[in-house]
Amino acid sequence: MEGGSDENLGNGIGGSRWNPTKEQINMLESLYRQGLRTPTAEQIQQITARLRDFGHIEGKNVFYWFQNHKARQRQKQKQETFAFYNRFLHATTPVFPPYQNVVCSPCYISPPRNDPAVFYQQHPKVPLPTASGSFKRSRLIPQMSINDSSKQQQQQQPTIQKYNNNLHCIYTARNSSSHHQETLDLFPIHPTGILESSRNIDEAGHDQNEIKNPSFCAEKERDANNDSHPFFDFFGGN
Amino acid sequence: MEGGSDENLGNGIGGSRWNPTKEQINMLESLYRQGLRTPTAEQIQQITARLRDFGHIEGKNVFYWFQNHKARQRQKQKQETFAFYNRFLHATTPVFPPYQNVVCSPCYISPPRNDPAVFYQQHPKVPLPTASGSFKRSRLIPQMSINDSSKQQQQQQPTIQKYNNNLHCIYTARNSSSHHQETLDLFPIHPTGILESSRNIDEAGHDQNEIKNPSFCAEKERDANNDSHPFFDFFGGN
DNA sequence: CAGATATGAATGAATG
DNA sequence: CATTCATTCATATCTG
Repeated sequence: MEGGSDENLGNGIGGSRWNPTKEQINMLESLYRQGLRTPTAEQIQQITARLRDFGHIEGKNVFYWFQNHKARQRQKQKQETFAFYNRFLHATTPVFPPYQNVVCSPCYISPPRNDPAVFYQQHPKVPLPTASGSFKRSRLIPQMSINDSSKQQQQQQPTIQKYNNNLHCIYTARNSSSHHQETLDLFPIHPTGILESSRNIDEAGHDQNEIKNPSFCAEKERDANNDSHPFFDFFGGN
Repeated sequence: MEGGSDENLGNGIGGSRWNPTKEQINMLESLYRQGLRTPTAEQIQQITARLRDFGHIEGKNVFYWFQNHKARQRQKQKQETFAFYNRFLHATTPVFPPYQNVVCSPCYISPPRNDPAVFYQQHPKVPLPTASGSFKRSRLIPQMSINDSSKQQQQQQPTIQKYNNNLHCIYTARNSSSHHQETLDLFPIHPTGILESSRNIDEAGHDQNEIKNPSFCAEKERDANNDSHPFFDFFGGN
């Protein structure tokens, strides 16, 4: 897939873009599966620090990773939803809504809102009616009005500073990492099976036996928090 | 060029990539010639549905096709332009920019006043004037610490801020108006009205002086500084 | 078959 | 957060 190169830049020169290592990807995905979507600045820092053990990485990489991953995940999901409706409208085949096809998540099935894995998740129930008008999205997705949770979490209301505490935990065992196991434990990870990769982005070794992310059909999981998409999908083919 | 075979994969096995049929290519190119560059989700849907009659195809294929085609067209053009200027600088031959078969290649930076292909065209990002102070993105850019008056120095402009594009519009519309509607509309996809002018971002103009640094730039860390953290293991599960 | 080229696919990085 | 662009990887096809 995108690999090929085995070396992450690491060198300031050239300025090639970040090339995540497998471990980094794994950890990031793990966090994502646990519900983390839009890490705060602090979280980004922590994650970055943690991932740095596996190769050069900067905060912005983590930031972008989450942004992209989330967006693309959503696109996939939308696509399926859309495809579903398409079928529903066109064909007469009674199919079920696509949003239940939790293929690969080892053990996360997008549990209810109060899932343990939501530590990182920004689902603060805090009031904070900062429902400030959000941007205007003229193009796609005219909806989006429910998820104001995105903003509040950033504010880090002192009342919910529990999120800040995390910081400690992460920094705590920072230099004792020897195994991945340990590493993962630092994070909210808690899964029984170590995230053993839902994706094999190795270099050169194109293991064809795996999905390889045929693109937008690898893993799907509901956002669990918002995302009530209207269905306007991007890849509405299928 | 690969136009040789006309077999579409059809076989999900092996995970072969989509191999467009001639008809599909023709139609796609036609649409492209008509000015379509970045189809919206809806358009992708329609196109996909339409092209499916000629072989297996998914929305993402259409999406990628346009992405790639546009990019490569642009790249090609850039080269030509470059070559042109090279000649211009070296030789004294008064030649005009290479105007190849690319019917419409409105640069995406300068607004094509009346480009022929504007039906689908997504216009370039016009340098919108700062209309009025609008809301700032409070979301991103998690201010690292409001009450922390010690480490404010980290903000060093992120080395990102890369601006690669500006070479394109060099020769923007030297022939504008010479348009010709191609008459190739294989199938109408809202030929006229759809042009997503949705891109009217005229109101969102926040002062360009604003920091572009996406949050993550908070490369600093105040680690154990704050102390006083009670330390709850939010990560370790409830 | 090797090398070159064309192009599908994926994803990091921005931008607004 | 949606959208777009640049790059790179992977593979198909062509060519000699």
